[in-house]
Amino acid sequence: MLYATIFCGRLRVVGRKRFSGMNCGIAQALEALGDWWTLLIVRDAFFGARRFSDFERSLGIAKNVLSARLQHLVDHGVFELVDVGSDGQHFEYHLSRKGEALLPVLTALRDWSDEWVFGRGNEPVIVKDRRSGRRIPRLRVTDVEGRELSRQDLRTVPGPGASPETIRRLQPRKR
Amino acid sequence: MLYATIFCGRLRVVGRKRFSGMNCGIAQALEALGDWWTLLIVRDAFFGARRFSDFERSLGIAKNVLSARLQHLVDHGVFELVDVGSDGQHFEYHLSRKGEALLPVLTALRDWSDEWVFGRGNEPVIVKDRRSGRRIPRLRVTDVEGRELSRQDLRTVPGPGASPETIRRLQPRKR
DNA sequence: CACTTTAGTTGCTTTACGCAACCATCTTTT
DNA sequence: AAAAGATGGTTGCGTAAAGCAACTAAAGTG
Repeated sequence: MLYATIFCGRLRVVGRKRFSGMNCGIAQALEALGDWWTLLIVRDAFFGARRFSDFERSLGIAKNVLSARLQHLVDHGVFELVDVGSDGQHFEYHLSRKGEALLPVLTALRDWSDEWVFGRGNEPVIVKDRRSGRRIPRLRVTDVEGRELSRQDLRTVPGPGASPETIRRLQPRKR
Repeated sequence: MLYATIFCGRLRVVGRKRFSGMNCGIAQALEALGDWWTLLIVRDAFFGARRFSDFERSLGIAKNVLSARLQHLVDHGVFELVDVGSDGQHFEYHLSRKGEALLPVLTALRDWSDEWVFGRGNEPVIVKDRRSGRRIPRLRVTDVEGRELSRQDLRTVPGPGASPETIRRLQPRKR
């Protein structure tokens, strides 16, 4: 979604830049999810919201913004618009498999603020395994043996889909 | 950061709502990180960026916006402003422990778009364990025994810091 | 002492967001 | 059958945020 106008004979991108062209997974995720209310809408879908009015009530979001966000998420395949016309409702917004795959993203965000914003013992919500009733462990970045890793333990290298730009940027630096 | 004005005798909130008051970990994480460029700035910090110009060059972000975002992140304790005056530089923006704790968030976002945007085999960047040189496994939401869980396996309940609002919202529903 | 680099600030324009009003369709009530 | 309500939006308007370019202040460089 790049907004462009012709200006003095050259193509000029005006207004808000989008991340569409960036050769980076985080930027691409933000292209789909980075807008204002988007992740909260997805969160509510995980909690069971499906209809326009579910999201509206729960979030207190303006209708036009909600409409645009839902459309954006449908366009990006996070939601599927499901026709449930029989009982009077026309459509519901259901999480797709792509949308359900966002569970680790939401969990990581909640883990982070549980620890660093609210602090242990002040969590507003707790997520449990329905089967055992026990709290799920926080997400951990680990090596293949399951040892937790931190930033210093990692090395980022170009992958098969790397652009020349990305390869250049990932050259080892002096620092 | 709620902007308010007195309007016709009542308090009216104008402009963009913020998530400050929401009793939800995801909303609180977005309050700190949800602004436009914020997570990309953090990403670059993980890649080694420290100085104003590092971020500027890497992102192509407007200076005033970068300035505001860095200030916001310092205010929220994600970055620490470090005086490194000896070699001519005045300040650098270093990730705090709170900032380094965002590693799972960035990893979850990258995992997601590696799988659902680029697709396996087209990843632009790959993150490896520096010690073994092997790729780190993707993040998984699991039970205490390590079995992977999906949305249906989870139950969300009010925690010790739940507001009445939150408790009401997490009542079991009919669906 | 001029020139460059760094790290911003200021001013202006464009876009996004919040709010309220309106609307079309369907269902429920009278 | 007509009126009223619920649902799921769209349209129009005002304000705040984001983008761009120009400027600046301080420090380092030749």
